[in-house]
Amino acid sequence: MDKWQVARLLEEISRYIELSEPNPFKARAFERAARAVEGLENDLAALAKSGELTKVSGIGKATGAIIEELLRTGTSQYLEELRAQYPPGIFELLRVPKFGLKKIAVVHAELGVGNLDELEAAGREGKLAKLKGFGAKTQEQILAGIKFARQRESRFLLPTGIEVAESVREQLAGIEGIEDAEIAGSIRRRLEIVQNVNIVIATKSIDDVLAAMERRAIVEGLAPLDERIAKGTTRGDISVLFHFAAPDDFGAALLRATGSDAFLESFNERAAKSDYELRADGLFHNGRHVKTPREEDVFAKAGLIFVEPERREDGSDLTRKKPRTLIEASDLRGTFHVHTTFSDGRNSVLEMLTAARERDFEYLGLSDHSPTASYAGGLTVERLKQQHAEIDAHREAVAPMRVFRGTEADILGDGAIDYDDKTLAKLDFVIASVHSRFNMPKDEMTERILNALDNPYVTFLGHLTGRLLLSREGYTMDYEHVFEKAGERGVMIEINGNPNRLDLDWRHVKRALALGVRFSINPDAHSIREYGALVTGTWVARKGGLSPKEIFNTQPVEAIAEHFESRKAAAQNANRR
DNA sequence: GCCGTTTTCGGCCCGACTGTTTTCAGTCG
Repeated sequence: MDKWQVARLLEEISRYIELSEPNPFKARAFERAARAVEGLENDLAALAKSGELTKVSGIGKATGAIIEELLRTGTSQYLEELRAQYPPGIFELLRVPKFGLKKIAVVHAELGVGNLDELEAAGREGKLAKLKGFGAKTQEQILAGIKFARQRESRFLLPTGIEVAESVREQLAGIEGIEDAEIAGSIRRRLEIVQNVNIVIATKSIDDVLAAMERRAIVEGLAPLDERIAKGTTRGDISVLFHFAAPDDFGAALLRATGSDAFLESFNERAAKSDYELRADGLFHNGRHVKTPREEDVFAKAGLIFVEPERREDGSDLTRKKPRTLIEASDLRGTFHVHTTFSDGRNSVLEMLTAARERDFEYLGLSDHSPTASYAGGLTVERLKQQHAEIDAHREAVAPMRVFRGTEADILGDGAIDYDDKTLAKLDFVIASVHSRFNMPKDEMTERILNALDNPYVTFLGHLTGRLLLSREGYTMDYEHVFEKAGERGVMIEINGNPNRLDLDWRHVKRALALGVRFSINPDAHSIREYGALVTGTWVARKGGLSPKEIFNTQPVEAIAEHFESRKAAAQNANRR
């Protein structure tokens, strides 16, 4: 059991305590212990063996003993006792928005509700409205929330989809008769939220392959839908569709299974002009079958330019004279928006820098939270100074990588930036982000963000809408005005690559670009692992049709430093006037 | 439950928002 698994179980204990104990601080203590375990630099097992667990801040006698027990036996007596007190589905209720552990405790104690179905039944019978602290509105909100949670049940984030699809594809590798297998569908198009996994299989013997897949139990409930498609499920409720094609039709099948419907419709409209037709059973010319072992063959035969899968949400790229040069993750020379343990990051300044250096970055910009984001440990001016000293002390160790000192400063309710100008002037860059008062009216929110963009120290606008995919809608604003102002003021809009955010939405890229906006692909990393968000961020940029030249952090370090310098000089001049 | 000390108890991150409330509790970020 590694430290991440231990942390998950400590979190589970914390949730049970919050259900059963009136003292909220006991639950928080277990939460803190989980964070402490995650943040350990040394091996957890070795630390436990040496008996020095309780020396870690946040781990005491009780939590220390539980961690040791978890490592030794894989579970904990205390956790098992807590689990026995509640139905197994109790925490699925957390998926209902604005329905937290306190309310869960009430419905469980008063009505014996232990899962979504029971909660829904209680709501329909009007029992929830009668509970103390509840009312008609709360009941209504809960019923709407259950619907919301159900809608999201069979949808999942892209990284989960990729992981599942890759794992299924790997299992297919050993099956005799499979000549090729590729992931298709919305996962191949890198859509941020996906509903199923599509895999295209090239084979001459569908029946034999199906039988082998059955024997190996690659998915559950494998059954043919028609002569070319079979369906199963994996990991509970993720549907997997297998599209079978003869090796000579693999290209056509891959194109069809990748979609989207709108793209395929447009493709066939254009192909028809030269008498080609893409059908479920392959590519045809004047009704005669054409061999297309590779996807590129289909485009070439039909006389159309190749369109990258990410750009196939509609047919617009088919009208282009030549293919786009889309950005690749390897084009990124460095990045910004990186947190450390100074605020709510899990890794220290040195760890984040070293990991960036190991990724061969030319530069890295650190940006912890500002004071108003107190829940995230935002930095006071004093703490910011300490961080600068620490950065300076490590510069040599990570050379030649260049380190830029920044902040992710809150955009306050009126659009002001959460540090005074004197402090901002000491920074290389400023990411301005909204972290509070999300449901302002549209006009007010637009005004707020426009005000922030007017601050000459602001370099980037962070996660444009604040959305959390599958859990929270972003705040609304007049995008047209915001993009226009950002373009005019030379403030870059961040493409936040955190897979839960992917914000800016790729659907907005085209318009923003037309209004003169430039972009930076940032990971919003709170740990070393989260540098991986640069890859997901790059997918967003590709879906938006961006090439390297439109992305700030494809530039060499000299250009970056010069940009920061000149903006700062302009800001100081503007202030003197 | 953990921490730290004004050393064995008292405080623990905090503000906005909402719905339930006549003064507060729960949720969320």
